[in-house]
Amino acid sequence: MGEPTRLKVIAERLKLSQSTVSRALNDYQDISNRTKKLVRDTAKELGYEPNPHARRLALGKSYTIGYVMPAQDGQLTETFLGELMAGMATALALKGWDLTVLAPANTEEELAIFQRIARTRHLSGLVISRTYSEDPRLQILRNLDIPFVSHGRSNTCGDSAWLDVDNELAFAEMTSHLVSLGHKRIAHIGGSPLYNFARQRADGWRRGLREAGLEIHENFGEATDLSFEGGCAAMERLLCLDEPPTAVCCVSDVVARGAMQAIRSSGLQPGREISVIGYDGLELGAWLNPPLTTMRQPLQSAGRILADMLIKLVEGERKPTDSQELFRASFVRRGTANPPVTDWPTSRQQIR
Amino acid sequence: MGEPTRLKVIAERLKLSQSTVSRALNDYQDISNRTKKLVRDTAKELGYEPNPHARRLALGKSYTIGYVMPAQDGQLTETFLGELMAGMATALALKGWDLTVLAPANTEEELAIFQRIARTRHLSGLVISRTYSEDPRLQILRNLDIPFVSHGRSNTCGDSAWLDVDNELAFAEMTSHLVSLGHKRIAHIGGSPLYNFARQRADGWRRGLREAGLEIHENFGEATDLSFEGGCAAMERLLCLDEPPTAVCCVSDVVARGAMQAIRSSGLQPGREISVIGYDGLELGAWLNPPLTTMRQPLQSAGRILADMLIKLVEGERKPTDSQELFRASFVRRGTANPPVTDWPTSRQQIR
DNA sequence: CGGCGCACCGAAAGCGTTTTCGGTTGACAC
DNA sequence: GTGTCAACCGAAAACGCTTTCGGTGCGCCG
Repeated sequence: MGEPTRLKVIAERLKLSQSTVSRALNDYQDISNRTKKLVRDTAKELGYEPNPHARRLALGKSYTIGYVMPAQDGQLTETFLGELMAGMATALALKGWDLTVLAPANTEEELAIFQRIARTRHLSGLVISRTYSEDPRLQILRNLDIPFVSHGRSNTCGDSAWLDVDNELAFAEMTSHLVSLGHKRIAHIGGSPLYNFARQRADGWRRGLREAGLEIHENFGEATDLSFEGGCAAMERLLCLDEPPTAVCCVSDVVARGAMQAIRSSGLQPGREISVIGYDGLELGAWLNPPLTTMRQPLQSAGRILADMLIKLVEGERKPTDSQELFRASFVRRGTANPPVTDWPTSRQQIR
Repeated sequence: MGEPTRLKVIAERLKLSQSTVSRALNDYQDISNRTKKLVRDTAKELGYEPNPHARRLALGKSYTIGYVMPAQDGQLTETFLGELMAGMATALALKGWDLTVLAPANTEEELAIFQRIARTRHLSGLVISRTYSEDPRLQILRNLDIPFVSHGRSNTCGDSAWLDVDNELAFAEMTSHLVSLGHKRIAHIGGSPLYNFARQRADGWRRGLREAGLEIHENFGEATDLSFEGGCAAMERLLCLDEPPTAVCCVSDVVARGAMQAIRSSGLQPGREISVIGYDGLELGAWLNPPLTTMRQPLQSAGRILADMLIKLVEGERKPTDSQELFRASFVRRGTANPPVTDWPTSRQQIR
C-alpha cells in the first residue's frame, strides 16, 4: 500500500538534508545526539527501511551469499538440505544478509554460475557442500577470487575455509564401540572414495581397528553406491566370505538399511548375528525393527556457523585458513549394535 | 580478478554513448542493426554482465522472490524442501530471477518479515507452503499488497494464486482402489484438520467410500499427529474396535509407518490382515517390509510452476484467480495393499 | 578584536543502470 | 531552396543511497 518511505521524505519533514539523515542513521560522529535521536524517532515512526538495492549499489557490496545445492541427481531429497539452509538463513538474517539458492543441473552449469558471479559480483560469497576428495571447484573459486566456505573438506582445501564433521573420529568411535561390545570381525560398507566424507569414514574405520589392535582384513572394506541397493549388495558379498563379519559400520543410514535387508534375507537378524551401525541419524532409522543405531551431526548450527564464517571472510575480518572448524558427531544408540552372539553359526541354522 | 566490465568501458571503446550501448543491448528499435551487432559483440568479448543492483534500482524491480520455509518445528527435515526449492531456483534462473530463502522461527518473525518486504519491496513476491485450513497469512499478504502463491490451498484462497495437488481425488482413488481389492471396512488415519491438506485427504477418503456405496463409520476416521507415534497410537485405537478395519488410508508415509508398527505389534501383518496405504512416496517406504504402497506428487515441477506463476503475477501478466492449478498424485504400488484375507479373525489367532 | 578550532550540517558527486527528450544527419518531395 | 520526415544517436535526469568536501556559526584564546 503506497510508496515506501525514502530518505528524502524524512529529510523534508525534519527540514534537514538527506546526507544528514543518512549519517544520523548510520551513527556518524559529526551529527549531534539531538538530531540523531530526532531522525531515528521519525524514521521509526514512518517505518523507514533503506532500499537494499540502492544501498548495495552505493556501497558496492551485495550482502548476499549463495548456497550451491548438490548438483548430482538424487541428492535433492536429502534431509540435511532443509536444516542446513534454515540455519544459514537465520544466521544471515540476523545481520541483514540474504541467502539465495543456486541449483545447477550439472557441472557445466555450476561453472557457468561461478563465472557469472565473478563478473557481476552480485553474490559476495558461496557455500558449497558435498565436496569431493579431489574437488576442482575449490581451485576455480580461488582463481575467480570468490570467497567461499565448503561444507566438508577436500584434499586441496588446505588454505581455504571449511566446516566439517570429524568423520574419521566418528567412525573410529563407532568401530571401537563395536570392539568394546566384544566384536572382532568388523567390516565397513563405504561409498565411493571420490566423496571425501566416504574416504574419511573408511579411514576412521581402519583407525578404530588399528587402535584396538585388530587386524584389518581388506576384504572387510566394501565400497558401494550410496543407496539401499548398494548396501544390500555389499552386505551380500560380505556374507559370502568364509568368515563373515559380526558387525558392519555403514557410511550412511540408507546403506545400513540395505545391509539390514541383506542380513535378514540370508536368514539372520540385524543386531543379533550381525550388528549394524549407520550414519546420519535419520528419523526413519528409529522406525525400523530393530531400530538402527547411528550417529548424527548437527546441521542447523552447522548452517549458522557456515554463514558466519563466510560473512567474516567476505568482510575481510578473517583469513580462510583461520576459518576451519571441525564438528563432532554424536552417537544415537538404538537397537542394532549389540554384543556378538556366541553360538554363531549355530543360530544361523536355527533361524533358517 | 580485476574489475567487472561496465557499460562505460564498452562505450568508450566503441566511441559511443552509454545510453546507446544500453539501448543496443536491450534491443531498442532506434539503434541501427550495425551498431547493435557491434555492441553485442564487444559486450560478449569483454564478458559484460549488467550489474544487477544498478539495474534493479533503475527499474524499481527486484527480480527476486522469497520462499518461506515452514516455520513449525520438525518440518525442516521434510524431503520435499530440497526438491521444491531446486525446482523454483532453476525456473527462476532461466529468466534471470533469484530465489532467496526465508526461515522465520515462528509466526511473529514471519509477520515481521512480511512487514519488511512491504516496506522495502526488496522481494517482489513470495511462495508459501504448508498452508492451514484457515490461514491468516493469505489475508495479511493481500493487505500488504505482496504478490504470492501458496503451495497448497486454504479455505480463504478463493481469489489468490495457488498450486496444489488434488488431495481429495488422491484419497478418493486410494479408497476406491482398496474397494476394488475387495475391502469394505476402510479406515483413515488423518492429521489435524488445521492443515488444509489433512482435511482434504480426509474428505477424499469419505468421498471414496460414498462413491463405492459404503457406509462411513465415523470411528473409522482418526486424526492424529503427523508422526510415527501418532500413526501408531491411532492404529492401536482402530484395532480396539469391535470390528476393526481391514484397510487404512494414512495421511502420510510417516504416519503409515506408525500404523504398520501397531499392526505388527498386535500380531498381525501389514498388507495381509490389514492393508495400509501411505502418502508422499518417500523412498524409505520401499525399504520397509512389506514395502509401503503410497502415492507421490511431483515436486520439482511443482517448484518450477510455482516460480513461473509468481513471475507472471508480479509482472502483471496474469491475475491471481487465473493462477490456480491442480496437480494429480500418482500411485506407487508396492506391497501393503492387497485383497483382504478371508479367514480373519481366524488368522489373527494363528499368528498370536 | 582578529583569528583559530571545533561542532555540526548541506551541497554535490558517485555507484551503474535505464529512459526521456531532443538533436543531427541525410534523403526526398515540393 | 525550403520543408518534412525518418533514422539514428547523445546529453542528462532519474533510481535511492553513501560519502567526501566544504561551509557555516560559535566559543575561546591570545
